[in-house]
Amino acid sequence: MPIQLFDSLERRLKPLAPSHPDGVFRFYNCGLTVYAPGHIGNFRTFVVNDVLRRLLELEFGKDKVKHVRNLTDVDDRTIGQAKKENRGLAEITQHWTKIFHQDCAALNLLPPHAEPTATGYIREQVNMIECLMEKGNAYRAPDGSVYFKIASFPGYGALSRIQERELQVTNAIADADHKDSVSDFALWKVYKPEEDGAVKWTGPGGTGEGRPGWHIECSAMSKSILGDTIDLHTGGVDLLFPHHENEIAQSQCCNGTTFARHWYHSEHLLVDGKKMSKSLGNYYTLGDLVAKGYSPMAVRLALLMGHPRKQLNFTLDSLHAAESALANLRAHRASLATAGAAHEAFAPVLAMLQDDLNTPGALGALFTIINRKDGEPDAASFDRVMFALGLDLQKPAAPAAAAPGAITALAEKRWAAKQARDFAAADALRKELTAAGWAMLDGKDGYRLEPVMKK
RNA sequence: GGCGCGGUCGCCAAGUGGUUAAGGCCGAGCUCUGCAAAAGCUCUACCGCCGGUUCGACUCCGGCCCGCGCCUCCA
Repeated sequence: MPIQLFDSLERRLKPLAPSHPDGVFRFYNCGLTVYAPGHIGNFRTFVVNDVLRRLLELEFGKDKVKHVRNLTDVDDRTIGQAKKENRGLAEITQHWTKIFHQDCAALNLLPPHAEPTATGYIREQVNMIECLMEKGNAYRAPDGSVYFKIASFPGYGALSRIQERELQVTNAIADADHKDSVSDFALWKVYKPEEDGAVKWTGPGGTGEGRPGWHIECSAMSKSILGDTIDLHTGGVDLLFPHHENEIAQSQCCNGTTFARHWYHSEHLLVDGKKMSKSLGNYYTLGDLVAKGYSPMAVRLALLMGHPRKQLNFTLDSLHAAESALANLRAHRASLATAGAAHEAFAPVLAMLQDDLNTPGALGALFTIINRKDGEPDAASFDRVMFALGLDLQKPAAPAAAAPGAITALAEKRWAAKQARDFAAADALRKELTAAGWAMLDGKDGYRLEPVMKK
């Protein structure tokens, strides 16, 4: 069964298939701007794309998928952050790239086959801008910046179905005086010493120094690494407009052919019913959650508990639920013989994923099959499903927090009382521990202490 | 104002024009266990409101209420 995925442009489910003769599926996923740690909303998108990547590998073969995910390392925010910290741009972006890679590894994201950066493709971006200027799709404004002329591309707005006149005019006025139309967007931004510091490159012919606008990087990197036409382009819904709309305009005007055959956008993550914001106190990075005692694998599972094309309300409760569910999966895996019969016991789970990436449906099917205790255990099929979901059951659960000395002492005392069969004393001590927020779990030859997880 | 999405069990969340509306978490009862935990068994919804279409709608259509997102550099 082919993978069916919703196409944001045509607004319907379409099967996914490679279009190039080499049979390699070309997949571009808009990545992170590296000026701060990624938040879990960013990671929702990347986890969803990772499941997609894994499904594509299962469908077409490991070497028949080319996955590109870029890093935006020059824009207003990265430059702003560097300036704020009085450090070099590269220093800032390399630091956050390193953190991003650590987070990705913790979440078990397969590394993309290429991870281009905007600064690594300046030449390609400049070439593309020159191409657009030559073709009459871009113009140099009086201030030296270069803008894309939206009026020159009749197809503009097809993806977002937004008309120029529908745009709320309030905040589009910023540098309108330089543009032919308020809706035109920057391809090349002229150098401004007071803002840009040392950040500048030689611009397209006939213009001065400066830096690329945001949108052109994806068009240029996609073209350079994957070719003029790619099979799938993805990102969060917020990129649909203007970013992806602008990419289509740039790429199709320059290349004269279809840019992406399929567009896919994952919805936003909400936290406690609202978009994350630091002022609401509902803004989480992976590090924040790990510090609270949750495991990255549980975060991954929690991010998969909602349909990717629906807003997902993330709460600490849901994360707690994921942690428990993960423990059940580990227990189930341990109960399976290593070499299971190959009868595809878990095939319905993959079928759910292949049907528009229905991750919650897949998880439902997974647990339904686990709960139904008839049928032969099938470790191979189970493992294939875990691979598709990217759930690494080998990764440790959240590390138990170390108990304070006073707690340890109480526990020792209780263990001794228990060994002496003084159950009254033992029970009293258990109560004390519970009151202090610690659960004492007795084993055959010893005990474990666990903090009682508070909601 | 424009565009789009959603309101299903305490929480999270699938799903279908018509047998018992998945699943996870939490909770409750029972079994087991000195106690607790783990494990096992069992239990918990008529699908925002009002109309319409239909033999039949939670599922289709219309209206309303509520929530959320995007509208030039936010995944």
